[in-house]
Amino acid sequence: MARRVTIVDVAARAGVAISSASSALNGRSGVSERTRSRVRQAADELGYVPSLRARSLSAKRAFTVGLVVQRNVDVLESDPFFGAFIGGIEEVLAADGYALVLQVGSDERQTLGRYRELAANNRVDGVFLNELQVDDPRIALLTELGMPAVAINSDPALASDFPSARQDGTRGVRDAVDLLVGLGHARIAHVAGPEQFLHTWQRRRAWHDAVADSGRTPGRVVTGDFTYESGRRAADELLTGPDRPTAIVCANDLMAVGLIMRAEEIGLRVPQDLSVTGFDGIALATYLRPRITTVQTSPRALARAAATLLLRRIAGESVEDVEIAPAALVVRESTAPPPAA
Amino acid sequence: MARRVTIVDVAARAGVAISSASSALNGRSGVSERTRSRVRQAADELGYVPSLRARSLSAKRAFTVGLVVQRNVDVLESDPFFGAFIGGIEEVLAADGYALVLQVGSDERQTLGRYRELAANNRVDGVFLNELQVDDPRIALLTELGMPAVAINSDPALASDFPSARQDGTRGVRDAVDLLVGLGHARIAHVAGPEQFLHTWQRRRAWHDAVADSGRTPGRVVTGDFTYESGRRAADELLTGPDRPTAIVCANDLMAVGLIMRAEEIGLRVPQDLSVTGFDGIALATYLRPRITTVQTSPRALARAAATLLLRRIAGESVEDVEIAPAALVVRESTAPPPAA
DNA sequence: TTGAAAGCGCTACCAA
DNA sequence: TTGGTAGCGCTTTCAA
Repeated sequence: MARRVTIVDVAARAGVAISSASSALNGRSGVSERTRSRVRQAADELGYVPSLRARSLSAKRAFTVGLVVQRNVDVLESDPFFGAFIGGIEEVLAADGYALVLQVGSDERQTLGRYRELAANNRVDGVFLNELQVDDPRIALLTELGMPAVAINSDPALASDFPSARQDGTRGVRDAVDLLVGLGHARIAHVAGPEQFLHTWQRRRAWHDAVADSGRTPGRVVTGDFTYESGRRAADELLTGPDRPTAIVCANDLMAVGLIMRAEEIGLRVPQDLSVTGFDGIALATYLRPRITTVQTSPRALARAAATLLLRRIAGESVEDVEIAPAALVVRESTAPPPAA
Repeated sequence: MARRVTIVDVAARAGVAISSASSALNGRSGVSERTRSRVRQAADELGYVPSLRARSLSAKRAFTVGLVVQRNVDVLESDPFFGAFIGGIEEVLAADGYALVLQVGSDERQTLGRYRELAANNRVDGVFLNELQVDDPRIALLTELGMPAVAINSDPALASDFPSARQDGTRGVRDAVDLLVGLGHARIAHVAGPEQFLHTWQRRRAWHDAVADSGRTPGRVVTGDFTYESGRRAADELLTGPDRPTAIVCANDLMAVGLIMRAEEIGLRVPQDLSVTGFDGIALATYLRPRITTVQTSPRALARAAATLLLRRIAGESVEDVEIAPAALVVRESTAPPPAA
């Protein structure tokens, strides 16, 4: 096996000092154009590839960032956000020679442990703060660890020193409510996500305020957990009692699907007897009939923005929050005027 | 910021040489029990965490493995295999202090490039060879690069030096066919995956042979691409002509879903007019009505087996292929006797 | 069994 | 602008 080509070889071939070769290769200033080009050429000729390990050790950077997904492993399967989000991150990282380390924690304790490990090992130069929670313990931890991080969809109100990439979803939710109100609905309920998540409250508040602003009284709120099954349960809770809502705004598509399926089993037709809206814009929402009216988010673009932010932050630049185009309402077939009373 | 605790500090505190400390910490032989315990204690007291970077540089290992997913980024979203598989890998890696680097390639050229980079940078100690193709170019590449790898569901017939973790799916497909034959179906078609994939042929052959073994003539084969949309297209192709099949075995669940949806639009009821089976066992297959009869795979367990194999392989052990329990047929509501002729 | 020292390949500082 | 060199923190010979 041929010996690895090192920067020593390159410097020797170019007839310059190692330090000059290093500076030249890394595009640092203080190197004459002539030296730079000679070094470049020597590197090319030798097929030089810098050793990431040595660079890491000496530059004290890992050239890697981390994403820790906290999710019961079984539930990961049905999370469509995941794939698109990772694809977006990768697009940005790859261009900069960075790589993504992906970790999975099944509960909070484990997740925090993973962050600690990443930091202790210096395995990554920064991490994404995804799925923010109310009083998220990771914020204190990452601050304590001094780990650069970029939040995803953090709330502006959230006091944290971490920059954030955001996509507003509240406007889409408001549009959904306005659509329903415009169609004549008066009893509009909400199926929310778990109370611990920031986005649960963002969506819930948007629904609440929009209904209130229309002069109607916000309907019942049922708390689900973003799964299909919890959508079904929400249907049972909301649709079997008196004063049944004529429209339901769900905090994500998967619950909307579950809710619709269950509603139809109960004997309600969507959208004739009941209008339903979702949130996310997953492909599944277009597979079923009726296709679901939803708020279309852009996980990939959001991930791209977040990754860009993180790399800048790691490079030491001071960065501002970034906001991509808001998630827009996509009107499909799960919404219609309420049944004549 | 406190200076990092290094092995030098530990050695000093324990009153031994650095090399002894290293040997002691790494459980190597040739260290007296007394020295070992003193070093351990010193390390504990100081809260010593070895530097992954320095270890990497000197030990020439990255303590990281790679998974390159080749998929159009947009399609990644709806791949449920992905999440479960990664969860399984993570479970095993985490226990050994290894981490997973995840990369995404949108086409073959890019994917091969990612493998090359991983190797050139020594970013990983090994990789997973997922979604094997016929004459997969990655095999030659990884061999050339000398990169340890473990294949997922490779074909025994595939000549490759890489060990493989496998879950047999052919038995499940045969069981599906047998089920249909037992119900009285005579015209059983198949919706296959893209011809480039090994598992496409594994499933296709299983379907073909099972039908033939039953004394029936294998029906038509339509090639899809594992997407929902291609399932719909397959329905159009198979169900609109003469000699319509009464049962269709699909190479994955998503196509089965698309096919069923389209079939119902065309006016065929499933399972009364048409029986359909899937493959994978994704959650979605249980959301819809009828719930889909399918072959239930175990991506998480398969990933665990593959990761275990890879770590062993990296450690230099010679490893044999591993086969986990075969994917079993789960009979649900999308299969019934054919309509009376 | 223990210890000294030579790398691993690169960056960064400082002197020339 | 260039070059020499001291680390980065660990593993691994090789003597003692």
